[in-house]
Amino acid sequence: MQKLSIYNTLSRRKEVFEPLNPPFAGMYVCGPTVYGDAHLGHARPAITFDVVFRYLKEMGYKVRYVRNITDVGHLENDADQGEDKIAKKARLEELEPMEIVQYFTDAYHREMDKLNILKPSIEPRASGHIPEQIEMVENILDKGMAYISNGSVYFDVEKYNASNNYGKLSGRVIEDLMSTTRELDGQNEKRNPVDFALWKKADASHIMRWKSKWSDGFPGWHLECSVMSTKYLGEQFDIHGGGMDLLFPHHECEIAQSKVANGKDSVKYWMHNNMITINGQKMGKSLGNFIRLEEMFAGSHPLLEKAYSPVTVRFFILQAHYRSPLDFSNEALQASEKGLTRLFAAMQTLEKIQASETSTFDVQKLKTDCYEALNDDFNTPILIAHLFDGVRAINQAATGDLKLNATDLQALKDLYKTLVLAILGLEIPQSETTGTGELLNEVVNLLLNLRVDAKVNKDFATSDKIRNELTKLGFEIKDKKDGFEWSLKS
RNA sequence: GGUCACGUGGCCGAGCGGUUAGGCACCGGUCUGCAAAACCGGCUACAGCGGUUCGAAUCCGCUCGUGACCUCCA
Repeated sequence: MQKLSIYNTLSRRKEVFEPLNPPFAGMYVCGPTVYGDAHLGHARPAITFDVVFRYLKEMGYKVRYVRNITDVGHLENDADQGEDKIAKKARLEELEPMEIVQYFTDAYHREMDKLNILKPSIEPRASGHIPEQIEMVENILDKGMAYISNGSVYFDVEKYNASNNYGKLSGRVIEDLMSTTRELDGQNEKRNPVDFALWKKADASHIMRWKSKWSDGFPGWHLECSVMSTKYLGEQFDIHGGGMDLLFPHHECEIAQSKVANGKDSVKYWMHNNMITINGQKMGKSLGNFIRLEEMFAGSHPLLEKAYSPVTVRFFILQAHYRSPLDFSNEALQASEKGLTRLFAAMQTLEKIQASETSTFDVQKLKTDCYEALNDDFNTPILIAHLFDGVRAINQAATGDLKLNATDLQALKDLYKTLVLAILGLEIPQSETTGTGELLNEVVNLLLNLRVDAKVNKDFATSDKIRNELTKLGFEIKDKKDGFEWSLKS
């Protein structure tokens, strides 16, 4: 089987994945800033890297997956000066900042669980790593790559760039950055507008603050990721992921900080997922198209025609490649929902197929195709396309138009279990006939048996009536040669 | 304004120089008392204009459109 290749943003090409210390693999992904509800934008990176995590484990690597919770500050870019998102929310709601953080962290976890996203190995919080962050600031100051200004500490980008390449990840050129920066009035603490904060002095109104030798303040946003990735994955690790919106400045700054602090480049493969749009528009609070995951699953947003289950959302996201933009619309979601139902139905059919003496279908070819897709930079849409080729084969096998011997049948079952359940993380909803109660089963069976009798007597008026009424109630009735099948639709 | 992506059939979405993507929808057909499901078949596109090439959705240029970022610390 050929090797896994990953598109590395750093080199802008696909590279064969070779971990630094096999069989171990380290992965760090930028998690949410917990100052608001989990929304659609959170789902994409979570699902993208969940599949990476699952596949690496499936390949046999011992993976440590670190995804942080940003619970320290970060100024609003468009709101009141000097106020950060969490502090502002806390003041408005008259709560402790950590109450806000706890509330939204719990909410985030709840939605991630619904999406069947595996928990990371470690989920560190920025607020729990203040001493380490202060240490890294000192380290960078000692190396002469930062300076103190009015109680804040800034990274000296120009100096760093003299011996390093600042902008190598995002493709920016420092001269351009300096020349395109707008003229800003206000605090001119920085030597150069391209410099970024490592430690920021808190003003009087700032309620999230920690003591340091420079000032009472808080760490610069970019710092937490450098610190926590180093702490839990080492000075060098394999994969760093996040959304494309984080490419610049966040990840660029991380590279610079870590390089200075650790004396070497810390990340081998940089992965970035693309963004989500809603009906072709970017998602934004002011545009009225900001959909929270809770609303998505309940169908309670005005733009939604119906509720979409978490597994549908997950499948929908996986039907596009993670590096392509993805547009959410009712039409597209419903198409995915139907396709997914068909996929799951085939998997249930697969369990009932009887083995033949011979095979007329190449299961190994299907398997190879599937893994080739996965190995080609996690190309889940291609993988899913192959899975649908298999669906056709399964259905043909069920009707006897295609044959599978015992070995191939088992191989096919294993393949779908591994790919669909373990790697793509798609869970078959348990609504079916099970879990609805024994009594209900018996009542429905009774009605359908009466219907069979009516059909035998050619009393089609009665048989149609039973079926139509049940359909109205949300049941799906399928006649079989030797009886019937029914299910309760969600 | 700058940098970087992207623009594919009714809708979504793969593709990265030559071969059917796939899903959904739609139209025929098989099966069925009629349905549903399933299967078979059909519809077969690549924003526009140039260029490179024996050959381009795929490479290059321009135009138009969309998106991300451009540090008053997401």
